Amino acid sequence: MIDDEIRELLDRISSKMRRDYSELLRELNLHVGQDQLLCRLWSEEGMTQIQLCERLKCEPPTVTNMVKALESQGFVSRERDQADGRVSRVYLTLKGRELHEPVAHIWRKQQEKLLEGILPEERLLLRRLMKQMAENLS
Amino acid sequence: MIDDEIRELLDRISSKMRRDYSELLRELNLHVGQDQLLCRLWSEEGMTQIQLCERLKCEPPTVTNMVKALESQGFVSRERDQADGRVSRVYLTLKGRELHEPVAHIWRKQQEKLLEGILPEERLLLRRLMKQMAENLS
DNA sequence: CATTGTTTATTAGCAAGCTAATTATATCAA
DNA sequence: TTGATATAATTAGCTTGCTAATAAACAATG
Repeated sequence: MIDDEIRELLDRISSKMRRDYSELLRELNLHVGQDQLLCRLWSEEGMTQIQLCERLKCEPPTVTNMVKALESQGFVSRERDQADGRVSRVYLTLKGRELHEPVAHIWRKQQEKLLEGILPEERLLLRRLMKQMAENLS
Repeated sequence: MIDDEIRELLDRISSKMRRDYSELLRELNLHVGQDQLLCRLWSEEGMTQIQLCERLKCEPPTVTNMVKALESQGFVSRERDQADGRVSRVYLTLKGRELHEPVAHIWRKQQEKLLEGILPEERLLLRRLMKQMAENLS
């Protein structure tokens, strides 16, 4: 019964979070998920699409489509690798780099909202339990 | 930093859960999310699509599409309401009713996996914190 | 009773994410 | 060097989920 509720709550929280992000990101001309891809590039440019797949834990076609969309918006650019003609590397444009701050702001705002009224000790415990759950699934 | 991790963990857990469900439900010829719609009908048949929207917290076109898909698979049927010609009510077929047990089994299995190694007291606390988060977002 | 507004559902069209199938390049082995 | 195999990316086609626009039935108001 409790377990059932936890599963349902997880579902409710994550889908609401997704909706909220979707709405907030729209003002930056981003779709939900694209912020995650950009985030990887902010910490390491020139990643191959396969590397992005691994980091984002999604399938190659998803990355192909997202990169294509981000490229047409002028946030990233693609270049064929010199050494290996199969791989294409993804780079940020200036416009893409400039999104870092506004996106980080959205993240912070949403995090604060999510964790309101939860004490620091509770947050530590919550993180531990969620780490456990994440491990259980992988 | 902790808050950031919690947000990331939430994302990781929910997307992994979704993928796992997707895979498990495929064996029943269901897509992820369709189990949720069926679940509402298992507890109350003949719901209107607007009611389903409210329960599932999604938009009308989403329900239209899901019901259409479930109908073409023979899991539900639709009937125009006698009193109000605008509303269409959704009913389970025998085939749809028979899915209850196998789907419930998938849920139980996945819940157990998710919460492995987490003590009963911890589960109680986890539920409380997640309830808080769910409220914070709504 | 006709007009105006509201509610229910649908259609069109988009992106995320998937699987399956395909293309193109590399690599390895005979 | 050729032939088989592996890897990177793409395309096609699907469902979920969304928004915007539309259709259809009902309600209310003059």
